[in-house]
Amino acid sequence: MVKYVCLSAESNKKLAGQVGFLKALSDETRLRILCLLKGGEKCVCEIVGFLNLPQNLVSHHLKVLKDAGLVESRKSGLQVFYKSKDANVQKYINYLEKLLVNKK
Amino acid sequence: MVKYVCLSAESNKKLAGQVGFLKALSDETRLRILCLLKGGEKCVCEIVGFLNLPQNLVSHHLKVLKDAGLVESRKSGLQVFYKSKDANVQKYINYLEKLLVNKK
DNA sequence: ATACTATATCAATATAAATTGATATAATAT
DNA sequence: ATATTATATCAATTTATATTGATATAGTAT
Repeated sequence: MVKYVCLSAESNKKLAGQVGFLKALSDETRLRILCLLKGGEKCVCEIVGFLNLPQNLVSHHLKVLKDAGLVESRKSGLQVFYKSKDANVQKYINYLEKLLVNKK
Repeated sequence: MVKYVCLSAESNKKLAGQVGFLKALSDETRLRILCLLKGGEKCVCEIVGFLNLPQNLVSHHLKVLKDAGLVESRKSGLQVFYKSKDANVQKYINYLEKLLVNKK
């Protein structure tokens, strides 16, 4: 009787959970940050330097990325270093593929 | 001298262009619609029925999806049928993978 | 202790996107 | 021609998100 699997109660819940992840991705500044982090771990001040945006704004975007599980951070002295969690991104892309591409 | 390829002028432009696509995806209602369309072409009234949302709101979300190239529509009498453009989604996911996952 | 630096947080504002309600359009039926 | 149905559009409102400016925190150096 369940006609559309992806609309079951559990699936809807999962769906909702994934939206945060997508929202974190769908911002130009944050995509740029993720690009930068492809080059490896960077401290906030480096990221600020590349983006030419105020430091507090960059911190905000980093927080969004972190909350979404896209990056992780490590403190070293005064500096905080961020790097991307590629595994999570990969996991999400797999999810997206299942959701949007594969028939049935 | 270009240290971070993805931050070149052209790449930034591309990046900006892709954000619209991601924004279209990053909404629960629209993900649900895309789920539904996995079952094949549906008219607006069917989609409204499944989502339990006002018709004008559903039309709005369909427009967002259409503008982003994620779905296409066809009119037949009074009804308008929407279906997903899987090829576009696949293309975009490939892009995302290049952007976010593969190490340079 | 005082000063300095890197980062984060907070409150205020600005901007963008979702939602609602009302109405328009266009196809069909009477 | 009038009425009905399906969809789209428009203006107003609400809600979410990005941005700014000011300030707090925490590590380091003097």
